[in-house]
Amino acid sequence: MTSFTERVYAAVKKVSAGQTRTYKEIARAAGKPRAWRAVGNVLNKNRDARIPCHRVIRSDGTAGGYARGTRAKMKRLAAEGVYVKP
DNA sequence: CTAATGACCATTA
DNA sequence: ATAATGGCCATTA
Repeated sequence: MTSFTERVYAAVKKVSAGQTRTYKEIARAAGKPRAWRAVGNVLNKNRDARIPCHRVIRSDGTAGGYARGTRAKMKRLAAEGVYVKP
């Protein structure tokens, strides 16, 4: 399948530990620079632990949302040495 | 096909 | 600082 969802997964998988990408960047990497909204939707529905969806943050530098709670997301990022705006 | 949803973005007040 | 507004797009029912 070469659906948008698949490309988003692939793009997120490429992000290494300690790095972060914005939803916009992921959308651009997926070939749809204006689909940041849909990217959030995809990651929200995604439950695959192989996909580091917690490394995807908002353009403002804030953590953004997370299925298990924004708290958990920030905690995870902090554990990788990444600081996000409160 | 339509309508609704949302882990967004940027601007404005 | 917060709140509201308009725009934007794939997925799902």
